[in-house]
Amino acid sequence: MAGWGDAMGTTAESPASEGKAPRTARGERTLRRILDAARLEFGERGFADSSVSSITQRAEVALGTFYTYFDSKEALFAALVRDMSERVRVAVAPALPGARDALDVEQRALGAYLGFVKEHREVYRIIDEAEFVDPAGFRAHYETTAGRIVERLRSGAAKGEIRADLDGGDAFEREVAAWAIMGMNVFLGLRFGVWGEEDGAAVAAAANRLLREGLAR
Amino acid sequence: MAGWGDAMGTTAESPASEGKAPRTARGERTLRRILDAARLEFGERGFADSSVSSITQRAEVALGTFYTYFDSKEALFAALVRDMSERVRVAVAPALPGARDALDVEQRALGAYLGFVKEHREVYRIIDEAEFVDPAGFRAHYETTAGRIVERLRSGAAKGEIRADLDGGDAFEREVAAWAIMGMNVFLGLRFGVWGEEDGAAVAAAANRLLREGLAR
DNA sequence: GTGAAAGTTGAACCGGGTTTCAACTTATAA
DNA sequence: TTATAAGTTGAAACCCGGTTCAACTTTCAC
Repeated sequence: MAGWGDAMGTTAESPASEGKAPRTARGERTLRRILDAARLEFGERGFADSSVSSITQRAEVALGTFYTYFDSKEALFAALVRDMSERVRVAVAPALPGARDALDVEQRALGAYLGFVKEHREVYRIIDEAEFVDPAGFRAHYETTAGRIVERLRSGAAKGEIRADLDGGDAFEREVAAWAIMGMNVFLGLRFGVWGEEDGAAVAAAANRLLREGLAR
Repeated sequence: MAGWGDAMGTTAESPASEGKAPRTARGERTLRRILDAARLEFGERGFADSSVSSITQRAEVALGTFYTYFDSKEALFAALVRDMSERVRVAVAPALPGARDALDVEQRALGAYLGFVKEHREVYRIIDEAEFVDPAGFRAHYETTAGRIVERLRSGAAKGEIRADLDGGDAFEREVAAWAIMGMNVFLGLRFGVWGEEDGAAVAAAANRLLREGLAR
């Protein structure tokens, strides 16, 4: 369920539009029903084919209620993107502790991500569509995700577990590697999580061989 | 300009909707103006915020003319996706011959792709948005692109230039590697081509080190 | 040169979805 | 208990852009 009120990480503010946060337990419930309905609706039909009216029907609230919590359909989508971004983080993070080394961290991250995508294709779709509906949210999601990978690379290199040139002051090399890894993960998620039904662990293992040793013979 | 009447590769049919191909030189010109205007319009404003009317204004033809060549706004977008997919191929292909080895092929491919993206952000955008506007076209684009990479890996492995396990009957390993490479390229294109202004060659070189030797120290 | 086919035009039709709002109900605090 | 704030309702106003079409112009084969 991943409540937005949990500790640290990102903002703990309500997903509602500015100045429209619920002030009551009832309001809180209603807001959540709208968000849940919207996640399913946007995931199934995409932004354009989803209507505020169908979302409120699904949430079993009146059309007008929607505007108590959101300024517009776009604002709802943007709120959802923030929420989904956080869900991905929460789904992947717990899989990392206990890894043998920095490369194993990456394998676990990909494995967990693939499992999550398979279970929640809507989330994948919503984040992808954010590129057009909520560009700022889209960019924020990928920049913070890349930031986390950069941090993992730095710490792995510091421990001598991966190439030393990723440790020093060469931020560029790290940035490229992080975005490469992220792109790899996202596309494998599309191909083997959203479209295919292949075993996520096998995909993660194959990808990790690539990441570990490269392609050279 | 990459005409669609050129030899081999994909279908040589006109981008117009079924049964609406121009039969005259004049018609051909008009169709092309609409396609060019649409490419810019969709690239700048995205599908939802582009209107048929603004596209025809930009193309300097009447609104109704549009429907001589396309069944709908969606059909135009789909035609454009096929066209853009082909443009990417045509932009990258000529950079590959002359490479030292299979890894160098990949570096050149990425370098050329980054250069192209920087010059034509609209194309990147249109293909990305196809995930929602023309899912079949989107999928076709990435599956054929992945297919090309798979083929390069196979031939490189056969020549002994890259890991032998990518040569044999293990299609799965190849498929994963191809999608990983493609995802890497696309995301580097987004980060360093669409958003950033970094030198494409430097990015391609850094990414190629990753691909060649991996991350292990 | 001429007539049929191809292409062009833009006003008007049309439907659907977002957003507003004033009346109404429920919760809360004094 | 009661007054005030919070929340809910759904009909209707509002907006906008996709699509149609009948009249008109240009092209081209003969």
